[in-house]
Amino acid sequence: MASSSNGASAPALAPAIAVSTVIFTLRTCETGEMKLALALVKRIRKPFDGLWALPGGPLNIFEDLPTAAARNLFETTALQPRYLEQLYAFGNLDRSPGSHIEDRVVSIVYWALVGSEEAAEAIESENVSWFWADELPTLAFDHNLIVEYALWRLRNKLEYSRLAHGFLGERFTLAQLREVYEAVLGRELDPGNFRRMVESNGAVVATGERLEGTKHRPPQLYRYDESIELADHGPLVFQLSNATQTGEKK
Amino acid sequence: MASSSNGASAPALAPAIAVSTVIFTLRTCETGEMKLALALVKRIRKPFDGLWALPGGPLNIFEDLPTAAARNLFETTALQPRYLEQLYAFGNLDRSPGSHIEDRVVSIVYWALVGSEEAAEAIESENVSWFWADELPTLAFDHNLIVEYALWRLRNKLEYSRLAHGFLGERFTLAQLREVYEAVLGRELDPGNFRRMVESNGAVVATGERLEGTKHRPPQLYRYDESIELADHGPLVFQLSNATQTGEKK
DNA sequence: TGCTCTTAAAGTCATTTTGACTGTAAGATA
DNA sequence: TATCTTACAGTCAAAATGACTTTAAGAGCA
Repeated sequence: MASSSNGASAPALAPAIAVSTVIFTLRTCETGEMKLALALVKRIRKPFDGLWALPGGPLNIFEDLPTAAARNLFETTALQPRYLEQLYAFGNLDRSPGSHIEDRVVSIVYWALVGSEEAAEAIESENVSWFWADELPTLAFDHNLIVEYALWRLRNKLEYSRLAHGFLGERFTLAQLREVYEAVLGRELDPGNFRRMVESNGAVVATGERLEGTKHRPPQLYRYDESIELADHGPLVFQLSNATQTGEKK
Repeated sequence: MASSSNGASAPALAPAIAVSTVIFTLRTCETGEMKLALALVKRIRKPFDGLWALPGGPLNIFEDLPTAAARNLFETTALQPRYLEQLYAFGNLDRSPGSHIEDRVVSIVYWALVGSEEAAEAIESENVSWFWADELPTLAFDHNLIVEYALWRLRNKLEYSRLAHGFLGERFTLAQLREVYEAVLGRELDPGNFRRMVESNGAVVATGERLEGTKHRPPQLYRYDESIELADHGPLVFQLSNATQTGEKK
């Protein structure tokens, strides 16, 4: 960027840019509990043909990075992300073994959360499928490493932000919220302490309504305080929220 | 990445990739206290000509991302980074106002720490200079935002990692370590509590030696426990440590 | 109506962590 | 020897945390 390359006569050999997305959701597994899942696509081309991979594609010259991520999220799952954040740029020379250097691709990877309800109706085909985050097959390229890193970021961020909102609907009970935390963190949490934690940080407010029709004491319905950001991005908030809006067509 | 572009006949219009680096160090200011500083270069070309900017340049096709970052760090300051980490990929369409879309550049930005002692002898010229992190001029492109984000990440990470090591020599006193923390965080810390914090997390060990020649009680010299990583990158540790080594020519 | 089952929601308690502060030790300097 | 400065150790109360108990409020059923 310090030197933009116009005026440079020769079309110099340059790495290409691709954007990929790790798409997370929560799904109910056989045993009835929520588990973290992610969307993968089956490759139908030369490098790693037949293996599963993260959805992605080349970055269009007129397309913002988060827009590209939201677009390929939509193209693979027909969903809009509830949350979208840049993960990392992967550019190692050896990430596509056997390829020529001229075909080098730097992948800018995003990670996204989609709501459980929406995800249940997301398209699924022979070439697009959900996988449990803890039971992944061997993926194409360095995608196993990428997913591992995305999981690490998700788990870390959950602890000090409102990320769980990305999985839930507008209104939810504390038990549902806790279930999200338990699914992502992979361990059980004490209901009492969880309530205290959630109430003290103030990001969640009681609506006064209760969830009726349960076969036990009806729980309070809560909602997130909209005035509080979904996650702390420091000075990048505008850029990111802008991006998410671009992805959402509502 | 899902589709590598060889075989695609037309040399499609694609964004270029640049790598830039936010280079931090600590310097002693007029009042004698340590302050955070960063290295900037003056632009001598069309967009934003004359303004200060982050050092950076186009990504070479045969060059790893961190290698490119370490290289342009070396080219501007003649220094090796003590610490080098990817910050973010900036790719907004409007980050170089007035430029044509064909000249679009996506910048993958790294941030680096260099030791105070080395930085003192770093090259400085009419076009390369150190600036106090809290007194920056208006920078080219979106570089003010980038620096702000880098500062935010540095301050956040300091609290739960060994980052201060990046500024210090092999051996140091707890007062020096605390001074680094105070400079980065921009506030004073209680010496007693700081000692307790540092000793309890175990990343720092006493050497038994003492710093002689002070005009008061000689303080213990400490060193970092080498078996503990400089910072927690989750699953990316190998990639990153690999990268830093590539940058260091020792 | 009264009993039981289940989960919501509030409360208890001991341990750990944190911030503010005090006291003592060990050198240099006058 | 007195004093100054900083290293380093210790105290204490408030806050946070983890494990646990108690009570409330519904549904279902005899």
